[in-house]
Amino acid sequence: MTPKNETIADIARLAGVSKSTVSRALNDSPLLSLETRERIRALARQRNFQIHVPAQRLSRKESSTIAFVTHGYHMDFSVADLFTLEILSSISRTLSEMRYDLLMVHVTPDDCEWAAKYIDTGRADGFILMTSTHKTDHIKALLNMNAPFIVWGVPQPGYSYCSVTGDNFTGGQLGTRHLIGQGRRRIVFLGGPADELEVQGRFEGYRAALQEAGMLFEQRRVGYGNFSDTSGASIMRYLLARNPDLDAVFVNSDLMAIAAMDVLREAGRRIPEDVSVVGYDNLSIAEVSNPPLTTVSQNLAIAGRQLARNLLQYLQDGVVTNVTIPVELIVRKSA
Amino acid sequence: MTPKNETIADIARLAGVSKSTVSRALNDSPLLSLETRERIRALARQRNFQIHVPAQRLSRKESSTIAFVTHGYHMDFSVADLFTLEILSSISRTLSEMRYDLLMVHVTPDDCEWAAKYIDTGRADGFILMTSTHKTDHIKALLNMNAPFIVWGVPQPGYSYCSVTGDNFTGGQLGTRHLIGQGRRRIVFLGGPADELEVQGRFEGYRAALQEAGMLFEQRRVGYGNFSDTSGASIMRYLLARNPDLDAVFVNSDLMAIAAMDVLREAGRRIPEDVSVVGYDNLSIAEVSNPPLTTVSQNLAIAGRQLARNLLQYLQDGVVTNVTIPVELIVRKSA
DNA sequence: CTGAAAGCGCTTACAG
DNA sequence: CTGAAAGCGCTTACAG
Repeated sequence: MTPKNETIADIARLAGVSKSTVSRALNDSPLLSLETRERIRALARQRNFQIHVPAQRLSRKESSTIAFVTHGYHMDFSVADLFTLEILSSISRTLSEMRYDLLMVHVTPDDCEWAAKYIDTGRADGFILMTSTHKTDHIKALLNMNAPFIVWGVPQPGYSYCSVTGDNFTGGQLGTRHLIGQGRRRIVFLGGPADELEVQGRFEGYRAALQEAGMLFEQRRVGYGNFSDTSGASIMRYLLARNPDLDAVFVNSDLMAIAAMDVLREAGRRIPEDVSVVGYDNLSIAEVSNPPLTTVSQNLAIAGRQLARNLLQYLQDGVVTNVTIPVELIVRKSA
Repeated sequence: MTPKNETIADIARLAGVSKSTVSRALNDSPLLSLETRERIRALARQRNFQIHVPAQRLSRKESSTIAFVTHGYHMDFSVADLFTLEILSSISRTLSEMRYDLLMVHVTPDDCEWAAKYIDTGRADGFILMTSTHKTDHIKALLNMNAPFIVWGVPQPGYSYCSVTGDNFTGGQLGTRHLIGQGRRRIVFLGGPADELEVQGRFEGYRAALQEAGMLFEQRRVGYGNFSDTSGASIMRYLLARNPDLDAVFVNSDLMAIAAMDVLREAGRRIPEDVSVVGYDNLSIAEVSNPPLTTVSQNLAIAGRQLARNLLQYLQDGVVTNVTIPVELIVRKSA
């Protein structure tokens, strides 16, 4: 029914040259005379020739595809994955510009074999790791089997691998400074998991900002959640109970911040009149929340591009990059 | 550095059989004696053998990968794509169970060549179309080039292709009936784009519910947006101005519903005391909105599974399926 | 039940 | 600058 696809051999016959020459023409080989190259390319274009990629991959021994790996199937995607979704957008764009395909892969925490199923089978050349749970285990497994990858997040000290991360210290500092600048003095820190390096960085920034303003740090002003909206709500309640006098809260994610604002409102606090809140990430929901959220932007467009580019670079010449993306405060209504 | 991957030939040598036999063993060929098959499989397992997929694909002339196509790069992913994200989750799971890979592809509205870049190159066997803008154009182009695909949404009358869609009529009816059951009488319809078949279906359901309750339908009670939160807000304002007496609103998406609730609140209406609102889709944000949103669930888990399964089925034996997924009302606080 | 051989559609030394 | 040939790692008629 559909006319069988043409191959490089067909084009060669039509052009009166060898397959090698066609291949070279299509691949911009410097060996060819400009004239033959153009002649062949024109012919290919005219016949709407599309090269057969699996054959190319077999021959070149590379898959020209990158796997984007996120958490497993036990949880479905939800708002909680908005961060992943937004960064995916820019990774995908960059990869496509560089003529790479993007595969979606979901790993379950207990699976340690997944990497081989992609690398050794030649289905992917490398991984972009977005998974948060058991991240360290996955990283060790990948290092162990010598699989190329890059991860979003602060690199584990003592290991060498590619990473890109936000500037968590500055982020914490920027958010807290802004709150202080608004005249707030009883600023609470609503963090992600206490054991994550990202969270620790933001906390240090928070502390530094207090200190440079000559303000006292108090342990009772800090609480840790797990980035989810439910934890945002419950930790906010906890913090509110321990700090009835609070006048601002610096939250480690937009999702938690939005949940926290609901809690505050239920407790009769007006935002930002009674308490200012600043979030983290500048996801698309931050714009449409009520009130619109002041937040620390991680610039996911740049982050995604770096993740893609640097992984490809590593694939090419083995240079391991660790980059940290600058953050920026986006001021809206909530603080 | 890493020991070179073993091939089928290596396994054959180790097992003292031919490559053909190894291939057959790995592919569960009925030709083989159970004993040799198990012997070879055990050996492969023990040596951690992974087959080289691009070679397999070249030989079999199928890519065993499906492309998930969404809108292009001019817009980044955002909350507005939550629907896509949530359905992707279940598609991805199903595909992976059936040993297919999932490729992400983004198309720009003006690009009509994209399909060939995946089918003719052998990078994908078929498409799952989630793109909303210019959907009809894309569908025609795909039909035209005879590319296998399935789409989420009501099929265009007059064309034959695979689709899965929600039961829009029943959805509209269910939501409206619920509102009527709560004693509401001045129910406004806040729709998606008026020219989409989905929206028309929901509207008919709305109208039918009014009629069966003996209520009068009034044209001034309906307004159309484009599913975005901004349009949700502005159309809500418009409807409020034309219907100051409204006591309920049936909204065509959760995103618009959440924006509409903000508008209503700003106008001094309490939800659900003064006005009840029901949304559509039952995305994860519906649970965490304030108040939690009563909404029509499209059951994306089933929808995604059907999209994947039915496309593969079509690939296999060419049967075109058009399925409509049942909807269900999820009652929370907003109505 | 098993193997030798051809073929899938490319790329790339090697030779000229 | 160009071509003939070998090879990438599988699958699958064909023959036995």
